[in-house]
Amino acid sequence: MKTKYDPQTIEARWQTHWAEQGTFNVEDDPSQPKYYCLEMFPYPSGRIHMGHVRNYTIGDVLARFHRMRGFNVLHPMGWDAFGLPAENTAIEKGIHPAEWTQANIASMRDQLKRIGLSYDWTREIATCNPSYYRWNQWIFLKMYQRGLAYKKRSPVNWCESCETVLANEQVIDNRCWRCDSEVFPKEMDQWFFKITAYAEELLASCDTLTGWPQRVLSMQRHWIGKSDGVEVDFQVIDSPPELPSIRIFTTRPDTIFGATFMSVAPESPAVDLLVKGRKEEQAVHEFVTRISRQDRNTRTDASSAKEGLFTGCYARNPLTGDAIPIWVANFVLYEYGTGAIMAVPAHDQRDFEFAQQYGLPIRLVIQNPTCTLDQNNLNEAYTQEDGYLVNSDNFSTLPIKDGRTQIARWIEEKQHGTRTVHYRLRDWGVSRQRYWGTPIPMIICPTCGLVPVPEQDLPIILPPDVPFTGKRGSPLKNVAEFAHTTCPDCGNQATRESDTMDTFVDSSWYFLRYTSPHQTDLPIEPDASQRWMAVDQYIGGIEHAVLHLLYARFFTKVLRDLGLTTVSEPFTNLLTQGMVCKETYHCPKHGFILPSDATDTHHCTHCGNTISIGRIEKMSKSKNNVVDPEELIKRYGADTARLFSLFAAPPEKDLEWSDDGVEGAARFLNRVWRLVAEYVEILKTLDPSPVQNTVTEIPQTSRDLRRQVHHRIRKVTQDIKREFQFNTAISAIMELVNVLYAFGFPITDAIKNDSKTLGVMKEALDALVMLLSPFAPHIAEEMWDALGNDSHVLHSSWPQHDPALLQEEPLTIIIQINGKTRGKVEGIPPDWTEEQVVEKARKEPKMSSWLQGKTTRKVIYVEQRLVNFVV
RNA sequence: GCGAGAGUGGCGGAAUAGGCAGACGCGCAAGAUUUAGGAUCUUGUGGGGAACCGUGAGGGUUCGAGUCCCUCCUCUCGCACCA
Repeated sequence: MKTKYDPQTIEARWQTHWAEQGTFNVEDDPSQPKYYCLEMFPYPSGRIHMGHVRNYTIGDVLARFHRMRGFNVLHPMGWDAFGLPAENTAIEKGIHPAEWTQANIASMRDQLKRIGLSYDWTREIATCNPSYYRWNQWIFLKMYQRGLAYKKRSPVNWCESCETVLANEQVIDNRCWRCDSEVFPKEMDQWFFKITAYAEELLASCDTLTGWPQRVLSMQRHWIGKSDGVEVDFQVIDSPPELPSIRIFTTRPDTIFGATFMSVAPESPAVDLLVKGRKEEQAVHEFVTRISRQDRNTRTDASSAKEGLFTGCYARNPLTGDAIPIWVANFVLYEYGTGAIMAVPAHDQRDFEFAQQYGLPIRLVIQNPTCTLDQNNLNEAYTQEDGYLVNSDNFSTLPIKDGRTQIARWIEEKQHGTRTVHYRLRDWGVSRQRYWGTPIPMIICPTCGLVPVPEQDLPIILPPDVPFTGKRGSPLKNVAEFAHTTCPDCGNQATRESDTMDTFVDSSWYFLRYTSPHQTDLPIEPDASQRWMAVDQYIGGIEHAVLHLLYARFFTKVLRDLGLTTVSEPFTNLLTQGMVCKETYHCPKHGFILPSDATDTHHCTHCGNTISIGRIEKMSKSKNNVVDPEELIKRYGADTARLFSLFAAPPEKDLEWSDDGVEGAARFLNRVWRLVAEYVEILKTLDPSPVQNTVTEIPQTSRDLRRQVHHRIRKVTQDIKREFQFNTAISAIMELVNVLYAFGFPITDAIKNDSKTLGVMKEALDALVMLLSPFAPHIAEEMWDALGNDSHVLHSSWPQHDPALLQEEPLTIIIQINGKTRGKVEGIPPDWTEEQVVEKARKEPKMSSWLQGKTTRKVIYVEQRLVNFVV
């Protein structure tokens, strides 16, 4: 073993070795419990960033840890390889998306291998390969058969100048990100997945996801947005024949007696019918046009002003029988509920503001039991759930809850409406008018209509020769040999669907594909998914808290119903890791600048202006605060990069980058290396006595050392298992190294000549290397080898602490007076009784000044911890 | 506005179940080694002269509170007119 730690050589050696031996390839071994460890697969942008390093290192620690603990570990990696950047590159640089993507995958795969991640690369998948996306098509057809995929007209973001559809994130301030022209909503035929059919199950089974962070679950629940309520018809007075009544949705049937007007969404077709031929017609039309021109963000901003206009029509409140005016209001959403509401100004803040603004009546129907409200003198709507009904006919005096159920029942009995559940969740629009995605396997036949592609004709492969212009809509539409086909039903000329699928489809089931990545007659081999699913630990960014995770849950349930898996939820445990952040340097003239462009005195090297050291922000190119993993690894090695990113913060919290901290991690590995190197030679020549059989015969100091070692074994094991506290696990390893240095570095003659102590030291060093190995695997393998052990450290068994040894640990007992710490007694044998300990504490010299001349009223003894004298 | 989370040394962060606040690391200081620097090793490092005081602020429960309860402040994230 060399005296100098040389990470580059070591890491190259072990990475080659691992690759040659196929060390991480997993064979299904039913004799072991399975552990499926998965990190969110990356988009192959070409280069990895520190966020990837952090994400994948966290997963790698868990994978390696579980392997050593005797689990059969599945730890795969792949590529989320479809998507816009490849197509944009094709438009801008003329490189084919496939070529660009494959090149990026190749270089990123190399980078990942350079981190020493324990992936089974034989299971690698790339979603842009037909062998993968054909199964997107297969699943699509199954969903179509079951009515879970359907086509309907729906608005998209349309850029007139580029003649193309834009994703939401490509619309900046209502303008096209590439050509800066205005973006309009355009109605187009689009494919949807009926995720709403699973809304109730997706919501209900949130309760079963006990291994998920609460905030992710609450975001999911909110996104699904279930509300229980009632749909009620309000008869229109002197109605046009097409519109006898207006249906509203409310979650507060208990307040219907307080409905003093109605509000309809400007987009609602009811508006036209109401105002037709009235004197209000023109003004209302102008109002509607003006509102519909506003972009969605301004429109739905809660702080923007409420506006409305009277339609001239009245409806009858079914409970009071009163005629109430019908208004058009900008804040009523056409997409939600029925696009019309009853307005209860006394008990809804929005309606209250609206009523005040336009002088509409306010009628109190819920009374606050603790502080009587006066309907002529309200400052705001009373919306609390605590109260009883008033001014509500027979229902008056009922508590809110009872009023709600009784009025709802009454409405159903009198056939004024029905109890209904509404969800905020919309069906999932999967159509993309793009090239680089999965072609939707449908055919549009002039005589038969929409016809699914027969299963045996799959996959529908993307045509390779396509002009990429960024204009004239989907590129696939313009490829004649792709678009023109024959109808499978009638054999006549037909057109192929040119939409491709949203890339979220790809990532909604890839974790299932990993269980049988080479299966050719089904997307998933049911036995393999039975063996490996669900994912025991899923790790990724919080940015996917809603969409990806919701879609993946939805797909799992659909595939379950297709008989391809038996699990209902894909991810048992979810860890959302924090962002990697770094301080920013901001020059008033040059904006965010690189740290290297700032002088020591915080001046800009370009213009001399004083630089403000900005906030700690997520690493991004635009902030000029990124650290390139490749450079980091070149300089310090992968083990240091891994160790630092695990040590600097617990996984779920943001990690603040620190160059000094990286230096510290490197220093620590050097320190371990020197320690092991010091002992390797002597251990080779002297053949130390095995420690297990000599426990009682070893010297006290060695015995103490063993206890320290076993103490850390327990700590590290607990920290990894419980809550992924890698930072504290590493600090325990650091403590262990400090203990070993204090004990025997540099090595003394006394140690050298005592084979029993050397045996203890060997045990300690082996344990140290094993404990370190999930975090810094290359250096661990190298040292494991040098210490003369067989096989790999990865194939060794994770060390177990000896509980008997820890029980011998002498105790330190804290002495308190009236609850304040005033002293301590050390070295108390763990088997002492309460009397012995209290007596010893009382006699402690420092305590006499506290206890003298005072009566001890009470003594509180906490076993193994403290004695508290209450005087 | 609503929801979730967080406020601990100069810094990143520790503190099972209410029981030594500040583990570990960074930074800093001193010493050793060295021709010197770097590297390394050792020691010290919350504040205060001290008794003592210290976990965002104030109150409470308790023998004892960073931890539990109440009120408030600040920050971060998510949602944002969802009837």
